Amino acid sequence: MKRKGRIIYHVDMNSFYASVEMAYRPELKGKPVAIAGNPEERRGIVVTSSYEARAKGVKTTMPLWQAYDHYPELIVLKPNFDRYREASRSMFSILSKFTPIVQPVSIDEGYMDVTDYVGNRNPVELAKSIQKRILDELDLPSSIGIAPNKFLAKMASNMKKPLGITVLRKREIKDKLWNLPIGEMYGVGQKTEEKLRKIDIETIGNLAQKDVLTLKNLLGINGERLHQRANGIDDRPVDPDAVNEFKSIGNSTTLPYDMTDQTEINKVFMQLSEKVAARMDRKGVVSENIQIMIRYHDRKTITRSKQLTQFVETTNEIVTIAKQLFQQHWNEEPIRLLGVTAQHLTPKDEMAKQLDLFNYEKDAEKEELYLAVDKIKEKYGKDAFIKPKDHQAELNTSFQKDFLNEYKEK
DNA sequence: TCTGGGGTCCTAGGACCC
DNA sequence: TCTGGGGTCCTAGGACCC
Repeated sequence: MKRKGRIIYHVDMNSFYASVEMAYRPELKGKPVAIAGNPEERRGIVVTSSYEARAKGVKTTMPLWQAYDHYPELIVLKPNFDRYREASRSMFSILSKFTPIVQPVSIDEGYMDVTDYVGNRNPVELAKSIQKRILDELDLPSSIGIAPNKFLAKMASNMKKPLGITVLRKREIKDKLWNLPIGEMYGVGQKTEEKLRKIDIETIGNLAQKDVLTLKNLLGINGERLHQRANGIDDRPVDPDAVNEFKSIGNSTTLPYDMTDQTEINKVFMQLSEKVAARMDRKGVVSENIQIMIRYHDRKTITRSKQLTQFVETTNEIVTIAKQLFQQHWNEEPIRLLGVTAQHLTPKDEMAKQLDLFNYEKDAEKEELYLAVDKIKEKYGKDAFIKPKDHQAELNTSFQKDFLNEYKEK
């Protein structure tokens, strides 16, 4: 019996923020709309824009003034993140009505593994009904890629926008994937593209057919991975729990003007730390490592972090470490951006367990040591320890260590 | 006055231990 | 008397994605 492959969907919302605004204010439909951070400040950039705006040359990450240059009548809106999060929740809730195996990867896209849920339905028809439901209920357009794995599904969803549904089968890779320019491959950014073009890899097909060793030498483990992906190989499962496994929580801000004043800088650190602490509290996690980021006037950016011996969670704990790191590493040049990030996070309920385990291990170890110490004394007399300061120091000579090892083996 | 803010993963060197 | 190799942790930086 032939084992059937997986059926993975990648659902990608089309110009999400702009679409949410249009759903909210239908009079914006069909207009060139851009969402930009801080439209009233100089440093705003275009976060998303409607297809009408894109047609006028407006692009994501473009500085706002440049977007206006391209199209002076551009309608620019401030982002309403709460609104987008709410729309995102509704969208994922629709997806989860079709299968529990849904993995959100960002606010506006996610994977679904529908292998065991399509039943006798046609996967394309199922995708259509998902897309239609998101459109009918939320007034939001999406594109769906259908493929045997995540990578191909991701590439497929990108092929037809807006409101596209694209199937990318293994046997279609040569015709549909390999002709794409290498820069369009997911996982290939500017730097990797440059490196690959230098060895005459211009398309995904070129990459797929290159020998792995060359790629490994050029790009490390990533070269191997990209080669696999280009050949349509990707075993990563769709993991619904991945979204809850936070690795870091950070806040950063580009300052309204470059700063050198300590009092002002401290105020910023306080605000950032408050935000981080509040988000940690909401997620119920504590941190063991605080990192700060400083971007100078010339955009040179440094990060400095400190591994802690205790868990931290409050604004005060965080801001203290952040300021300390800042004092140690600031070169007194004007600062453009500051950031605070909590890393090495542990859920609070697990922390309790960890501490228990830690203490238990310590106690057990201590007990073992005391027993060993008694044995040593027994064997070599009570002067065996020259300086019996504490039970750890007592074992600092090799014969004592050997003795303990011997003892442990019994 | 060109270029935000949220992340993840990988690399590489040094310290330290066995 | 001079020196291996593996593993883990910590730190900093870089590439990439949305």
